[in-house]
Amino acid sequence: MAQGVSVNLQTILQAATEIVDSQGLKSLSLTSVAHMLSIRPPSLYNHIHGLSGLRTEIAIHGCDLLNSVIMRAALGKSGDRAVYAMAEAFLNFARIHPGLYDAVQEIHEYQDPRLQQAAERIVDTVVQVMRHYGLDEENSIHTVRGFRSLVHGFASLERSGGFRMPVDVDHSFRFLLDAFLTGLHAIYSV
Amino acid sequence: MAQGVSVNLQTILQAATEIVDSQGLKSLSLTSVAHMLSIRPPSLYNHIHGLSGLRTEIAIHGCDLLNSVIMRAALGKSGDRAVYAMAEAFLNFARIHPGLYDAVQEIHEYQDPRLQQAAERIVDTVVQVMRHYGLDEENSIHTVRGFRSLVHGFASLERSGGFRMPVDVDHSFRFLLDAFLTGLHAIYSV
DNA sequence: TTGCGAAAACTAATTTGATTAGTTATATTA
DNA sequence: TAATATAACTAATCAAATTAGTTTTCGCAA
Repeated sequence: MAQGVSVNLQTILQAATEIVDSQGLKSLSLTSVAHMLSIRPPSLYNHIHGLSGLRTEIAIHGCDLLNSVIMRAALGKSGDRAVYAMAEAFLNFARIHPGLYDAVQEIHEYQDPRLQQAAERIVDTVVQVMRHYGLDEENSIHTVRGFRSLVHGFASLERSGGFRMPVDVDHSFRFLLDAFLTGLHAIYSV
Repeated sequence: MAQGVSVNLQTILQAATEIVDSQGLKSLSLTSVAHMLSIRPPSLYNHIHGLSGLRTEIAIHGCDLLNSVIMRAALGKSGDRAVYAMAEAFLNFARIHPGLYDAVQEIHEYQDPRLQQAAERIVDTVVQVMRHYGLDEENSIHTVRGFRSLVHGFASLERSGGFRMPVDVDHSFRFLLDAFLTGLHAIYSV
């Protein structure tokens, strides 16, 4: 074994996170991670299932972190206040961890049930918060889908440089949430 | 020169579109395109600037097609009806051309001004439709950003398999648009 | 008719990255 | 102390992009 601090899944994810958030998801390679850890690329196979395994792990890691962030944001709040807090936390995560956020969007590329579960936990968190409105099962799902869509869409477009006009982006986000929630209240009388 | 139908930017884009829409954007390579056109990969350099050039071209092509689709959908309509039509056309494009849709989302990866302009034309189309509400410049931008966010977010999540529950997806989309427009009318009294 | 020049194909070689096979060194533990 | 598992290594292979340099073909003009 080598001398320095031993490499393990933890340290690999740490290195990978640093790479994707600073240089983009596209820069994630076994070579770049190995280089950051001062080992040779093949040595990584002792810890992960190659590049696809690395991608799966980083996506799971991203889901877990994102979920803990929105969960913490909504904790102790309810209704609209919780929704605003969760949305803000979500957008913030995408800003602070752009690479990790992109990794989370690639969920469908991999089969790993651990990844599917990690993704489901995020949806569950949103579902819990939306319970406050007392909607029936089906309408609750429409609402959760709507919330996820607008938040992800906004984060995604902002991240890809889609908002060029010199108009405050946070204000736009706030408007979008206002419109959605106002519509929600009007439509379901909640 | 070879015998068959001559290869040019047109035929390359045709082949590339078929590849990305059937096998995913990730499968787009000079090798896969060359193979489909029955030529050797290096020969493509006579028509495009390598892989990044190919990606730029396919993204422009995607933007142009998407713009023509939403423009046609909104034509002859105004206000909410136009917005619904445009949104539906947008979502439909993402369903019919998943690879092309993904390519459009990679705009920020390339510098090409032609690509920036193609992307701007899409935004312009939305801006035109939103003019109907008579909002001032700033609020108009919030509205356009909101619309783009929710439509893109929904299309993106649907595409990545984000909607697993056995609840009608089109109904969810309709609800999201209803909520947004209802909120829009309430907030701006239009 | 012939042959020039551009366009567009080719082959060969290089580079980068993932991956596999097989080997070696270390560290724990029986 | 010796056995075993872990985790590193080197060497080799494969795939894809890219570059250099070459050849083929076609249209057009002398």
